[in-house]
Amino acid sequence: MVTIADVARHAGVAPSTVSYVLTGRRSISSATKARVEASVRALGYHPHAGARSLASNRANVLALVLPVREGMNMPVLMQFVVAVANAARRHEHDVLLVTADQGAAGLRRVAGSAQVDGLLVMDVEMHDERVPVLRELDRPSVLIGFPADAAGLTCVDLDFAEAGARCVDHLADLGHASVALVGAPRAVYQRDTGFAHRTMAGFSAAAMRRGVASTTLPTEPDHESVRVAITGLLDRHPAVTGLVVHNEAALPSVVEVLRTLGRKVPDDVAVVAICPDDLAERMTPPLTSVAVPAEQLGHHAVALLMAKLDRTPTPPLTLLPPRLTERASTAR
DNA sequence: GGGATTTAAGGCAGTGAAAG
DNA sequence: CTTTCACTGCCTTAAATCCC
Repeated sequence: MVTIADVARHAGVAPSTVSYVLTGRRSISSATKARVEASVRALGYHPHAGARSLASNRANVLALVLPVREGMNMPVLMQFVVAVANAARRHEHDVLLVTADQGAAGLRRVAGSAQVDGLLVMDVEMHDERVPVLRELDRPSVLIGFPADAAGLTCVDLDFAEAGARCVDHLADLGHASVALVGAPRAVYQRDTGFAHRTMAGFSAAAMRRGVASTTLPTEPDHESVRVAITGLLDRHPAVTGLVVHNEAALPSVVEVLRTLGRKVPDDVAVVAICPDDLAERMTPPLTSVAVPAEQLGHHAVALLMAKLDRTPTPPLTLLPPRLTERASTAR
């Protein structure tokens, strides 16, 4: 294995000089720097990660804590994972994906063993058992999502309450007087997951405010469940002419079921989705949607965590404002 | 004097030898 | 057999030194 000593010998300098060239923490003459860099390339040197973290007390690894649970939509989660990994890489960090460990034990393990410098935590519940642990840990953390009590934490999220409200406002503006929220699977609400809870609250409050009749139904994503749910909904509430769908996996089935029921979109039923833009654009017809900006959220979360690692003060809660894009599913 | 470079210490976990 | 202790690994960093 090529070590920093080999590079130093090859370049005719001290090991510490190589280190300073590599980290850029001290000024090095351009001639020396060029020689060292040439030696690094010539020998194919890569710093030994273990030794580096031993000496610097930095692992250059971030934990992405993402318990994979019932009712989660993998394609959307992957957008977050990719965004986080790419952003971390731009800050010279790698990502340790923590999925298997349930709750607090997993946090303690990766933080306590100095495997990671900081933690990004996803799928945050309103009363999340991991939150008190995060406050205790000696490693900084950023939550994508936020619990009921976010005191002392750094959180970033889409403003899902406002997202739910924007959907209702859009439908109300178009003259719809009765709307329904086709929500996440029941298990997601039972866990009291923050984003699902807030979307529903924002949806209901806006409907009340606008004097629009509203109903909500948690929905399992498989086609048959969607068929039963939508059919039942339109039977019980024949006046419903607007659907807000906050369930990416169910989205194709919702559109398909409406078609088989002979309900034209948007003429008979208007549909607004809360989902990533690419998904809304791919549907037939393309759906009006409030974007779930996975890329942006992931980047933002990493930037906040980097700031905390540098001991730069960070805002406790960053809520991205929802952006609604009109497409064919709600045309006037 | 001041920028460039080197020296030396030390970070943590594990290993093997010596001492008990 | 258990305990102790020096030492290794690879790197970073504060302090010391070099040299124009």
